[in-house]
Amino acid sequence: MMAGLRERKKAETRRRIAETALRLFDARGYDAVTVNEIAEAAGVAKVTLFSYFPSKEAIVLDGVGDDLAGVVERRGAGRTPLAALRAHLREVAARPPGEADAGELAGELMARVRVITSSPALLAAVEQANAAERHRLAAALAAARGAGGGADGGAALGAGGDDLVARLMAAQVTAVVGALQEAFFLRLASGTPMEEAGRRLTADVETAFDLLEHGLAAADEHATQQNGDSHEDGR
Amino acid sequence: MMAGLRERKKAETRRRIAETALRLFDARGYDAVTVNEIAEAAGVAKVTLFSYFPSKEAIVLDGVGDDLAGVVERRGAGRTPLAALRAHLREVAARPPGEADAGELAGELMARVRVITSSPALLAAVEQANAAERHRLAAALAAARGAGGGADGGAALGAGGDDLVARLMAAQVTAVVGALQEAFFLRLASGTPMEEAGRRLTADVETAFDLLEHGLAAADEHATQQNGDSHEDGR
DNA sequence: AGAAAAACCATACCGGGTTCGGAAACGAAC
DNA sequence: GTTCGTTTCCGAACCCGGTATGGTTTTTCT
Repeated sequence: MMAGLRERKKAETRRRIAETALRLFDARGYDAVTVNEIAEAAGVAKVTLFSYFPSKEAIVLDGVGDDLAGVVERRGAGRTPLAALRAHLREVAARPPGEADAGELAGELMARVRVITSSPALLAAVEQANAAERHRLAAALAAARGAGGGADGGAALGAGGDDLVARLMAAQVTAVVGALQEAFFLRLASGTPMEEAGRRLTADVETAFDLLEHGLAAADEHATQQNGDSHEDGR
Repeated sequence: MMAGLRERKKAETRRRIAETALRLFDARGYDAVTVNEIAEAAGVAKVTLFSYFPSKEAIVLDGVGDDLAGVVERRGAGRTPLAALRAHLREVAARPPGEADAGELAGELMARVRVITSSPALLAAVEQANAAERHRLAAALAAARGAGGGADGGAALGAGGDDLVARLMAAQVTAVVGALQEAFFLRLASGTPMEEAGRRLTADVETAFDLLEHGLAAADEHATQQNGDSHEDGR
């Protein structure tokens, strides 16, 4: 494989920066730590730090997120996008966390969760990443729908907008994935042990996709009002 | 009414800042205009500008967004949250734009749309606002569900998570509203006349809520694969 | 060994946003 | 109309994240 001293050093420096930053963030809060401090503590110059990570946020969020668009594009023949996504999410939920990026320790992951959940700026950044993923997913879904079975009944919906349906599907799917992430993180941050949280996540995936596939109507109608009981739906 | 000179001046200054900024952004692009320039052109100091608007983005995005959580909270008796939201969105779509904030000219609104859609930073900020709205909506939905008809069949879903279902509903609804906004803006920005865009939006609302209520399964199954035609769903 | 390439760094700079102490404008009272 | 408290405004300095510049060290190839 020929490791190559250069690349080894690079990898090590990158790791050192991320680790140092995480430690500082966890100890003193994300906003209270400046990039200068991180750079100094990690033994590099600020400009070098920014050659490894494009922004302060990226130091923490490196590798967070999921390639949903890729899942749709690489799905097996005869498989619907939604089914492929569901299967993928099942896998992700089932996979014991900690092996995300080769040698990630459980403690490090917990620290990351702690730091992220306690910083509005980082939560916003996660939101941003989700939005970006959503756009990619919308494109992938539009392609899948376009190259699909052909001009069948579904065209009644799809023909109208630019590709509104693809966008709506993408929006709902990424929203759901985001909510799952959020729920998982919040549980972890509030003390739920990892194993328990993982089990809950697995169940949540099913709940979420059932809701996605079969609609909100069922979940909605039992919450008509605090006193009224007659439910005339407004359609 | 008692105008009061002081408040009149304040309102006028605020308006002047916003107008000046919008004009500059539209002419030269959001990123190419500094807040110093805006302040100078508007005849105020930078610090004063930031006393009127909390950030550069807020100058453009002032008043953008919709109080979805309030709609749920203020819905009439015997009305399901989803129905209330649908009705509200129908109203918004039907209302001729331009009367959003008392004296907004149609040209100004178009300029705003142009500026927002052509700036990644502003689109990101819109995303952020949507996220904030989503959290409020989730809380409102959770309250509605909690105080709802009581312990019926739906508890099978709701009892498990913290309030996962409320979060999922909120996520999907705001995602859909965001997608509608986005589609509307993009059409406007790409030259579609206002009236036409409004009509399309009205139709889109129905499409979107049908999808929300009845699920993605119907829209999904006709896009099985680019070559395969047998569609066995993977559930 | 020596040269090309790549990584690193110090420094200065930019723009968004805040802090601070004082000056000016307003409103009300006399 | 003068006084006086309050609100608004402002200039200047500052902080922080991020970028541009140009030179120095380190690694790799020959």
